[in-house]
Amino acid sequence: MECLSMSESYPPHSETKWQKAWTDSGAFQQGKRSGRPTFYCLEMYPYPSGKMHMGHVRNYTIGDSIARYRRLAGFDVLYPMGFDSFGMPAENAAKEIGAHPREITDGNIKTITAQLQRMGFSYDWSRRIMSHDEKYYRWNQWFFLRMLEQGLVYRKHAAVNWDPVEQSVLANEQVIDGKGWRSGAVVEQREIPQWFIRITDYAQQLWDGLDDIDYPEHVKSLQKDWLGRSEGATIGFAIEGDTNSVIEVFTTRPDTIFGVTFLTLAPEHPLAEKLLIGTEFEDEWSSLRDEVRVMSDFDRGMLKEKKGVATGRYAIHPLTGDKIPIWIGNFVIASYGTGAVMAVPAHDQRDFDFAKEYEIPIHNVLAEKQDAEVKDLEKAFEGHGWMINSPRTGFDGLFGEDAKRAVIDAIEKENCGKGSIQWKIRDWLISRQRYWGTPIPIIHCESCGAVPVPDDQLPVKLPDDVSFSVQGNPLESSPTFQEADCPSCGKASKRETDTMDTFIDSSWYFLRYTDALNDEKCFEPEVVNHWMNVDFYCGGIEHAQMHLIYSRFWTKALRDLGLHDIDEPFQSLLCQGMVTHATFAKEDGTWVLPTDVNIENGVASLKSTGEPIIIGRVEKMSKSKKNVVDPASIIENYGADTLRLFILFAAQPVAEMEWSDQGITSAWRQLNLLYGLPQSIESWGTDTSEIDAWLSARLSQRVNQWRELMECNDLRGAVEISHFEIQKDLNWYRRRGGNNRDLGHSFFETWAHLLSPATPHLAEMWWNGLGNGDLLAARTLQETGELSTGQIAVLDRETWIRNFLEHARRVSRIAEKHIGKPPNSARIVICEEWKRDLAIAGLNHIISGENVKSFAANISNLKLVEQQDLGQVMALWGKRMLPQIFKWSDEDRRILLGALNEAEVISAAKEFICSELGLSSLEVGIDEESKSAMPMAPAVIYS
RNA sequence: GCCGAGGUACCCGAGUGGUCAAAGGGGGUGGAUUCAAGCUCCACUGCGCAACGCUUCACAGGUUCGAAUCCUGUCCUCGGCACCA
Repeated sequence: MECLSMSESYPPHSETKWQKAWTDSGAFQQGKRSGRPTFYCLEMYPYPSGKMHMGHVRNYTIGDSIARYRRLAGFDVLYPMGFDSFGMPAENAAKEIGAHPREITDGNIKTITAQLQRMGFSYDWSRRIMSHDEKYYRWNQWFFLRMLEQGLVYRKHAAVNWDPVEQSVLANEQVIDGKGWRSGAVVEQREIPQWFIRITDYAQQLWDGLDDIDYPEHVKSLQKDWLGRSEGATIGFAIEGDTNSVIEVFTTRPDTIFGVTFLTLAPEHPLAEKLLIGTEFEDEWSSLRDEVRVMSDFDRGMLKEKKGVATGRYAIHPLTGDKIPIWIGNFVIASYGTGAVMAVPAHDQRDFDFAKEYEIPIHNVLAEKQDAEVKDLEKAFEGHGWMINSPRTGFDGLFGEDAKRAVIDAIEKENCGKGSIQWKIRDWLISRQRYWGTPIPIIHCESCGAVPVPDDQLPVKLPDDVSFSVQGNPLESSPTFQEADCPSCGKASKRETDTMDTFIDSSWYFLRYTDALNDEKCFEPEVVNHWMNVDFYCGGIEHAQMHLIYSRFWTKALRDLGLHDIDEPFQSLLCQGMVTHATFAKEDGTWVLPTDVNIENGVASLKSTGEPIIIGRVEKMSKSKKNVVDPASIIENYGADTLRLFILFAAQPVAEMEWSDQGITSAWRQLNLLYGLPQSIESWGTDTSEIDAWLSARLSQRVNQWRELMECNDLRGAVEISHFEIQKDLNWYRRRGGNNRDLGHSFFETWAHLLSPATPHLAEMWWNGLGNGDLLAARTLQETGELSTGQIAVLDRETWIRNFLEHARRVSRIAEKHIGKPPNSARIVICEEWKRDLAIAGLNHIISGENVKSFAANISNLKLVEQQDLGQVMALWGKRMLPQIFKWSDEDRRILLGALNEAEVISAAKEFICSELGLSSLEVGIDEESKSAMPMAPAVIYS
């Protein structure tokens, strides 16, 4: 039996004993348990850096509380953990220290696993996944081959984003502001053959799916930004003197078609060459093209100067037959839409500027206001308007969507275009010129081309005979890896040395977890269908675009390969907020760890030398700014449960959380207070009293409140109930004379369950200390059900007393000033019956849904008016009752409308009230002595 | 410029028409307990006051019997997108 004693403080080091007990009992392993609903709780698996940091701790504390709650609530919970262990940092470290990425990774995994276990997270470690395990990555290769068969994977010689620091290409999404997302290096454009996945085929599904999943609004908005859906029309313009070619343009504003005065092509547009070779404009065009070719899309976006080159050629307007000049523009992006734009200077500012610069006509075809006079434009009018100046009948006067529709109808009818949708998202470039990733299973044969590695030769393993001191891809340094025979013709060939983007690893690991030990298949369809989709997914907002889009895509792609039936991987997503901390710096600007700083009266100095320290902004904890707190030292000093309690109570899961040392000590204090509580019942007696019924009812009420909060992931609110409010309830019980040991025992047993999601070690210590031999973690908590009317009455009565005391105390403080000494006795005057009747009539009036204003008219018909002066009643209603009637809570209303007798309650609690107010005597009266007495608020006359 | 999230008391933070002078925590003040400190418990923590008043939830208006909450406008903070046709 655990030794619980009030004098002893919470023992952080015995937490490991319970961790071992959980592991030994297999409490967190799950399987198909018949009759239990499933719950899949998941956190984004981490990259195994050397140490667990506070961000991890927060993320997993949230997930663990949810998982533990669901187990308690009777679910079969899948809660696995693993490591996203492929990737650049290990390879870079290998280059630096001359080790192998595998050794570094395995070492890190060992360290961080021990730290995660020390936090008491309830993972089923038997399902652990590691991306760099060939048993895992072989399936990346297998999927790649299936997608290749489906035409979902293709190879293209393309200009791509090259990160000169990582020595590898990057996907579009991995280029932020023209820089590599990890290295921060300015990205260059290179032309190399690369592997792509056709994620664009799924753009519409990825867009539509957002309606069916429960993601935070800002994440949905981020994803929509990335997908970049534009609705409009693709329109073909014939070229004068060239019947074989058509210039296709995409526009979101078909309603401006009659305002087109020129076309602009991207410099790399295939037709540009055809139109310009051999013309006087050729040189100008080719230099513009060369200039633009080396720029990323981002740099093009940054172009200040809009440059154009005329072609001397004309296109034919499909609806009017007008001749319109064709230009080349440096701002047109070849890879978006069709790489050609119909330019409408009157209604697009960029075209307007261009037209002014090159003296191209501007045709105003949309009126800003209906029937307004049309003037020359000083700038483009880009809003929706009424069509005007249409050279064809049937268009003028149409507005907005109607106008667009009418134009699309016309071009469709005349076979020169159609309504269409364009996307900003591009195909996913997955080739990386790096070692520490999944080898792409392709063999390049001189005669057969790129040949897939046959399934029975999978996995293509990463070779060990590589050197990490070479420039470029270490895979190319392997003497054995590249040599392979062509699977098709048998000729000596070369293996592909690109590896896959590591986002592929994280795009399906959640599927693998469900059937993690399957050696035959990536997973059994029935098993995936049984568990998926993930009911609660928790991770950082930084993955809102890449990981969360790729995973959604991959899930749909595998579904279409017939591997499972799931449409969306994550039903509900929670992005936990950042953990922040003040930054500290020396005067020369070098960052200093918080633990090295002493703060007194807001002035900071370095502990070691006393030199002054500047307190900087509160920012996200980061190694580079050194504003970090190492979880390990907190666990060592205060235990995992203190850290968990602090994290859950300091802020809502989605909110930013500022680290505070005071917060930790305050959590520690509360934990210690709770720790000793069960022991205290040993000094209780066996008396039963009326307050016993209250404690039981209160606990049931608390359990219900707590469950409700846990159901909607309001962990902070739930912890407030389980770790603070119930303790105060217990105090009240004791204050009111409660002293029943048996009741206390069952009270603590139930309460222990509520403690367990947030502070599982403490909960087990309680459970054990109360004489139970089993593990709390393996138990479920039955639903309490709704409170009975009897229980509600008991609770209401006590609420009334508490409210009354609060009211009486307030009056007492003022009375004291008048009497000149603390009051010694009090007369409590309950309001007259008619006031109560009036209140009840008024309440019933508004409860029935009537407007409160109409009640005054009913007053003269009330029975109470027979005894009372109507004027007095009306005055009370207007002045005091009307404002008050809405201030009564549901509880108050119930009490008021119910059978509670105020005088009787006071009399029954007379002694208690006297001692609380420090009075020697108390009497209760119902008369007209005090006009101020109101229902629920008796007058208190002190003397 | 566009989109999204916000602005609540000394601090953190809950609160989306009346239960709000506004939960909870921290900090502060007073009291009880203690030889004492810590812990714990109780009370107070906008102003006024023998209750019924006044002022307050970024700012300014509006709707309503009633607004922290709804509407309009303004200011500010954070995040994302941005010559995407």
